[in-house]
Amino acid sequence: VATCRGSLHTVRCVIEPASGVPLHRQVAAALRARIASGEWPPGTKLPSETYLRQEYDVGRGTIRQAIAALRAEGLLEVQHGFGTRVRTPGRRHELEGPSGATVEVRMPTPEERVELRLTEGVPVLVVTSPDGWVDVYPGDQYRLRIP
Amino acid sequence: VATCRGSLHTVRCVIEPASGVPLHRQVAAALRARIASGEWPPGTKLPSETYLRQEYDVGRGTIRQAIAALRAEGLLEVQHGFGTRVRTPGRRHELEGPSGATVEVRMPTPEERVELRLTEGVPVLVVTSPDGWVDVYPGDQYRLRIP
DNA sequence: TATAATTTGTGCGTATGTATA
DNA sequence: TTATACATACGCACAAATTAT
Repeated sequence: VATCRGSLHTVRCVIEPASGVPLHRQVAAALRARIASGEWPPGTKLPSETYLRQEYDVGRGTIRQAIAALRAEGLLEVQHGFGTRVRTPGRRHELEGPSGATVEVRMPTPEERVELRLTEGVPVLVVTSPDGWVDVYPGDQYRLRIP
Repeated sequence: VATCRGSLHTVRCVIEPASGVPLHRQVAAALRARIASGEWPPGTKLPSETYLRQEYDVGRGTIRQAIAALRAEGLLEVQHGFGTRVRTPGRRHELEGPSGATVEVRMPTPEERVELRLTEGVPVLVVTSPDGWVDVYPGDQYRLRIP
């Protein structure tokens, strides 16, 4: 049983190996809670994998699995050689929906991820105009307004 | 160098350890190509991890990393003791955008994933009406029509 | 500029558990 | 029940990017 104290918030981080719940899910839930509670506000750099590994007393792979889950949710951002940060919600530009257009959502292809500089866990907005023109927008930077 | 032949298509699946490109990315690209080429149409069950491990001559973890990437893209669907299938694009219901509403996109929370029965790699449509009411839709089953 | 320390990425191995057929 | 297939969890070693010295 570990108690994780922030400057303002205290979150109980209990990892119970015998509970039947996979360890990496318990760790993911714990990290998610520490983010949601405000202990780690957007932009905060998380402790290193090595530190977290010791804090929760699990293998490094388990920590990485937990972090991978939160990356896929768009909660965390990882930079090689630097560390892991809580993702800051970007400003959403208003997007005026072209009349008669259809809007779909999906995850980007690897090419789109490079082109639009998308981090993990960020979907795309696909706007198809009546004339057949297709526009793809980063899902974390745009908000669509219905006229 | 391995040549992968389907009934109609032939895709060259070259995994080059010394190329500098991570193995799991090369495998992911190879699998993606076999899906895109039509060798594995939607609904097709992929060979087992053990089989793929031998075909590409890599560790099982490498195969799992590659498959995880394609799951995050919404291309593959995995069922625990059964196998891995190419995801079938669901029928998209037309959704009439409420006038004055705003639409945002993001990945679902774990709770939403359970509630909406979402598989990995499926984002959600968040529709906020002018009166403040918020609706969340599975991103793979809906298409928004702009009036 | 160069070196070292830190941190994440890659890749493999093993063992065991759980779901499905 | 048995066999197959994916899931979990640990360990190790080395590579690559970043930061600090």
